[in-house]
Amino acid sequence: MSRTTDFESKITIAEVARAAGVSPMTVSRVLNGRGGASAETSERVLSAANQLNYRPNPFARGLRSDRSKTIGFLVPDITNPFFPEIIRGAEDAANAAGYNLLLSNVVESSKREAELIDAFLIHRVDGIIVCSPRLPDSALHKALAPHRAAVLINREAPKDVAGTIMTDYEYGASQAINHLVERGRRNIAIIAGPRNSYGGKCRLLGIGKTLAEHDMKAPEPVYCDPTVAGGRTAAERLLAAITGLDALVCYNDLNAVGAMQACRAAGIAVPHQMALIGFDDIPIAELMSPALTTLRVHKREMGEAAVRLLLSRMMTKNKQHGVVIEPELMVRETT
Amino acid sequence: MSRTTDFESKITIAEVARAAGVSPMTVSRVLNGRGGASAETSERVLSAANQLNYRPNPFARGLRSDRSKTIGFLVPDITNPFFPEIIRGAEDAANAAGYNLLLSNVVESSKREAELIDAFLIHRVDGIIVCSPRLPDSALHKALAPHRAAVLINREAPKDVAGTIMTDYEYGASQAINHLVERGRRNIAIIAGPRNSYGGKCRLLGIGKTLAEHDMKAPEPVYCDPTVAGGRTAAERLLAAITGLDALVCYNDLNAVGAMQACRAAGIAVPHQMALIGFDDIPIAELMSPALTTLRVHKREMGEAAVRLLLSRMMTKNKQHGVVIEPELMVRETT
DNA sequence: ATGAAAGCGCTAACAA
DNA sequence: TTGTTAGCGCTTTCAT
Repeated sequence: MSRTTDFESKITIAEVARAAGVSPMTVSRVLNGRGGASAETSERVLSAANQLNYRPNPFARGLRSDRSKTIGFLVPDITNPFFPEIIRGAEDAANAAGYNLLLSNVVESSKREAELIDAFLIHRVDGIIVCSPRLPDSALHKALAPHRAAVLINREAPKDVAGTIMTDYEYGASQAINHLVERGRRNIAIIAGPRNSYGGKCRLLGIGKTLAEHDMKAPEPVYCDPTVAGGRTAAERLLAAITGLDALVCYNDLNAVGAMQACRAAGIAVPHQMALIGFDDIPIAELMSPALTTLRVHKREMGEAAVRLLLSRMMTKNKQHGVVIEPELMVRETT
Repeated sequence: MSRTTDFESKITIAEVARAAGVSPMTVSRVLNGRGGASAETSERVLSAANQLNYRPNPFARGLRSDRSKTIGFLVPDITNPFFPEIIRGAEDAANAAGYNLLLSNVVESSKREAELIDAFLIHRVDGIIVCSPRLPDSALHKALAPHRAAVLINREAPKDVAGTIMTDYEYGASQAINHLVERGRRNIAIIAGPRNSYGGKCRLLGIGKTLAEHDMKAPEPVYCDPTVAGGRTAAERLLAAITGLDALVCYNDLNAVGAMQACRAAGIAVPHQMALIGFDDIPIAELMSPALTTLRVHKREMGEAAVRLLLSRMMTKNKQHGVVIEPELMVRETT
C-alpha cells in the first residue's frame, strides 16, 4: 500500500508548501481558489498537494471559520418508512452543496427531542432540520434558538425561528373526504394518530370542514400511535363502538395497514363493506393487497427543499420562510 | 430569551476562567475530570461553566486530539427497509458512547461507494461502518486503509483491514432449503439478487450443498436487483422458463414480494401451488398477506455489535475481528 | 494545587 | 504575486 494513502501520514499545508517551494499561505490561496497566484505557481502547488494526497484538516478550518459543513437531521424514527425517503432527498441536496448529514432518531419522548436538538450544538452543526417535531411550541422554539439556522418539516413556526416545509394536510384531508363521499360512503370514522401531532390537527380541521360541506359529521376521532399496532387497536375500538361504519380515514398508511388487519380479523371486506384511506404513500401502500388508496406526500422533494431552504437561511440575513407541498390522491383498491 | 442560550454568545474557556477567578488551565482540568484541583475550586468552576452555559468547542478539541467523536455510516440505500433497523441499533450504541453517526447512501455505483468512504476522511470521522459493500475486495481494502478503524456488515475482510459483523447466510439458506423439502417441495428455483453480492454467494453455497444432501439440484440462479421490481421480473422469467416449479427461494424479502406479484399475475396460488421464502424479515414480510416465510436477520443487534466492535478497534491496538449472527427461520403463510 | 507558554493546522490581515 | 504575523479555543508540557 502506498505511503500516501496511509492514515498516519497526516499531510499539512506546511508540507505541501515545502514540496512546492512556496509559503503555506500561497498553498492556502491556491487550494481555496482565492486567486492571486501565478499560473505556474498554482500548478506546482496543485500537483504537490495531489501527490502528497493532502486533505485540509476540518478542525483547523472549523476553528477559524466556525463552520462544520455538517447539517443535523432529526427524525422521530427512521424505522418508520415515511422518513427514509425524506432523508434521501435531504442527503442528495446536502452532498451537492458539500454538506453531510448528522442523523439522530428521537424515539422515546419529546424531552429527548429537546436534548438531541441541543446535542447537535456540541457537534457545531451549521444548521438543523427537524422532521415532524412533537415538542410544544415554546420548548421547540427555545431548543431551536441557539442554532444558526433551522428548518422544520411538517410543523409551522414563526419566520425568524425556523423555515418550514409543509405538507398541506388540510387540503389532503379534504380530498380524502370528497373522494369517499363521491364513492358513496356516508358513515366515516377517523383514526387520528398521535394527539400532539401538528399535522394531525390540520387533517382534523380539513376533515371537519369538508364533512360539514356535505352536511355530514364525523364521530369523535380516535387517537393512537402512528404505527400498525396503533391503527389496529383504534380500528378495533371503532368497529366495536359504531355500527354501520363504511369508511375509515387514517392518520397515516401504517395506521391504515393496522385498520386493514382489524377489518380482516372481524370478517369485514375491504373495500366492499369498508373503505380505507391512508396518508403518506409509503412503499407498502402500493404493495399490499388490496392496494391502499392514500394521499401521497412528496417525501424526496420535501427533503431536498428542506436542505435548500436551510442553506439559503444560513447564507443570507433575510430569511425565506417556507414551502407548502400539496399531497396527491392516489386512488387504489381500498376505496 | 436569556442571553446565555443565544448562539452569538460563544463562551470560551477563558470566559469561564474569568468568571471563576482561575486560569483557563484550571477550568480545563476540572471540566475534564483530570483531578488536581481543590474541591472548592472545582465547584466554582463547575458553577461558572454551568451559569454561562459553556460548551467546549469541538474544533479546538479536535485540532488537538484529532478525534471528532463521529462515526461514518455507509448504507447502500436507506430506502431499503432492511437498513433503517441496523442504523437504529448503531445509533443507540454510538450515542451511548458519546458518538454521533454521519450517514451516507451509496445508491448509484460501486465507484461512488469508494468516493463516499473517501469523503468521510474529509470529515475526520473516527471510524467507519460500511453496510453490505459492493466494491471488489482490492478496491474496498484500499478505500478502507486510510481510516483509523473500520467495520464491515455482511462482508468478510482480513482482520487487519476491518472488523466484520456477519449474518450466517450459508446456514440460513440451508435452513430455507430444508424447510421447503420438509414441506414436500421438489422443484425449487433461486432468485439470486445482485451478482456481485457477497451475501448472495454465501446463500448460493448453502443452497447448493443442502440441495445436494437431498439429492436434488437447483436450476441456474436468476440474478436481479434486490428490489420488488427485480424480484418480479426474475420470477416472471422463471415461471415462463420452467414448468412444474413449486418453490422460489428469494435473495431478500423485497424480491419475494416481487415474486408474489408475479405469481398473482400468473394466477398461481401461494402457497398452494408455489411456496415462497424470503430473507431479512423486513416489516412488510409480516404484514403482507399471505404473510411471508423468511429468514430473520437480527438487524438491530447487528448495528449495535458493529459500533461496539468499531469502538473496541479504535481503542486498542490488538484488533478483535468479528461476530457472526445466525438468521432465524420465521415460518409464516407462504410455505 | 495552580498557572504560563507553546502549538495543533489553517487563513485573515497586513507587509513587501 | 508572494510571504509574515497572529490568533481561532483548547490542552500538553513545563514551571511555580
